[in-house]
Amino acid sequence: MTRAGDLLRRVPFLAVLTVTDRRALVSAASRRRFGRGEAIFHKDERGESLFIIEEGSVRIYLPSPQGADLTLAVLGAGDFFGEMALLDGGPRSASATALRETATLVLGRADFTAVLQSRPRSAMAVLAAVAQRLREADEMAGDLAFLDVGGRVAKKLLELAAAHGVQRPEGTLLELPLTQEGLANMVGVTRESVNRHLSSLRRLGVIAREGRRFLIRDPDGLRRYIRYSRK
Amino acid sequence: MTRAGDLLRRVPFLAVLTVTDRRALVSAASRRRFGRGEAIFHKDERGESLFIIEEGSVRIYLPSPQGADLTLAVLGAGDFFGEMALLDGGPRSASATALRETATLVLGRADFTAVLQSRPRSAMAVLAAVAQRLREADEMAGDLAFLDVGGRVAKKLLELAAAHGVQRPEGTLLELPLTQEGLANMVGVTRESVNRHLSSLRRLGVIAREGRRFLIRDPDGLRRYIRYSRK
DNA sequence: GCGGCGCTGTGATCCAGGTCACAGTTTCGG
DNA sequence: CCGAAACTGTGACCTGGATCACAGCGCCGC
Repeated sequence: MTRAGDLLRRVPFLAVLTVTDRRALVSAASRRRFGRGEAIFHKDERGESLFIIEEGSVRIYLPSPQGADLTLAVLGAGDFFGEMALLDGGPRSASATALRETATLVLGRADFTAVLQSRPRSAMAVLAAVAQRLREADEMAGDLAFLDVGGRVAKKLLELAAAHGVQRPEGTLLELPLTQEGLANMVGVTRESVNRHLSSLRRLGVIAREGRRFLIRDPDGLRRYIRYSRK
Repeated sequence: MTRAGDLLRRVPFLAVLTVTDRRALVSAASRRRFGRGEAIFHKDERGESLFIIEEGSVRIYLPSPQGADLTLAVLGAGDFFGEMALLDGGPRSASATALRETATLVLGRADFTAVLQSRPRSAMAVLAAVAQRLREADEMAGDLAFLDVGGRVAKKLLELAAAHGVQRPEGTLLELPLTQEGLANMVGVTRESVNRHLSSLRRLGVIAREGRRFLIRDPDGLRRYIRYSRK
């Protein structure tokens, strides 16, 4: 368990504050815990708070009217979310649920806005973070438009490897345990399709299963599997 | 032709500045004109400038390796673009070309950053704009994942109507002349598919062609045409 | 005012991937 | 340690949309 101060120094827009400012902000904030699978907020609700993850992990997703939804991001300790509704005044643009027991620091609109207004560097850091997310969202749209299912699966595995991979002699092991359903929701396809492509990749010797996690034996194999087949 | 000052007051992050600040910024900026079809910048280039459209219109898009690309936005007078590379320091995340003769005001990184740092309200306005764009990008990803081609076409027509529609006794006329190819690039499908759905909508009496523009006779018909068929 | 080029409209074909339906296999709570 | 519930793996089938291939049409430039 990290001391709160240490963790907060890893949050970009808080890192640029002085220790005093940061302490003041933390004491203005409240704390909330969420159990595994618990909803944090739903798309289209009004939102008045920003969440900073102290411990745990959170899935941000667009619910589909037809059930299966699209996962936009999986966030962990040090990440923040829920800022959009605060920044542009709109409703929640996506839903958020805790993937496991999760502790958050909750900042109200007024406190958040106050920091941004009075600490330019903090505002710049948030700006950079939001720009980064916009970049990723655009890329996701591009992938949905240009890549076939196999390509999207392969690309997502590479991304996950970059984000949560651990080097092993036999290859890169994806820390986070991930079901095929979960992966399907990340690339916007059915579980069955994901399964078929994973099987095919396994047959090629590119990946392997290690309990509930993936082992990537041959990243280049994955890269080659990304075909811009569509249009 | 609008006076430059008037126009700039319509740019959110400049609107909050004092007249003096705004003048200073304008004199720091340079001007560039682009001809119809001319490229403004390409995805993956390094980018050091922000563009503000004084007159004309600009298409922002993701080029596809296979030719057909995905249009992310069509911007007009008073809109700005190219800010992302400045905010997060990454390369251009998309390409931009002028759709017709276009005049822009170009702001370098240093000047832009300086305003943001010294004018909190300006930074907040940019933050709101970027958040808004992120919202739209996420929605686009959702549409690509959840809607079939017909639904995407219908939804896009409604959006265009909201943005560029003019009320007429017979319905809403879309100002901007738009080819089927153009529409296809906005929804990430082939021109032929768009054609078939437009034909079908025309047969239903929901839309009609008026030269090179669309007339929307029955917006509710369009809304009903949006089926969350996929997953 | 006419020739051509860029649009529109549509048919024929094909196949990736969705849907449905199970059977086998892990995993985890009690 | 056992049974239910959740996950994985695959076959059969069907369909939306991509692809290819033209035939009109109309607008624009010379």
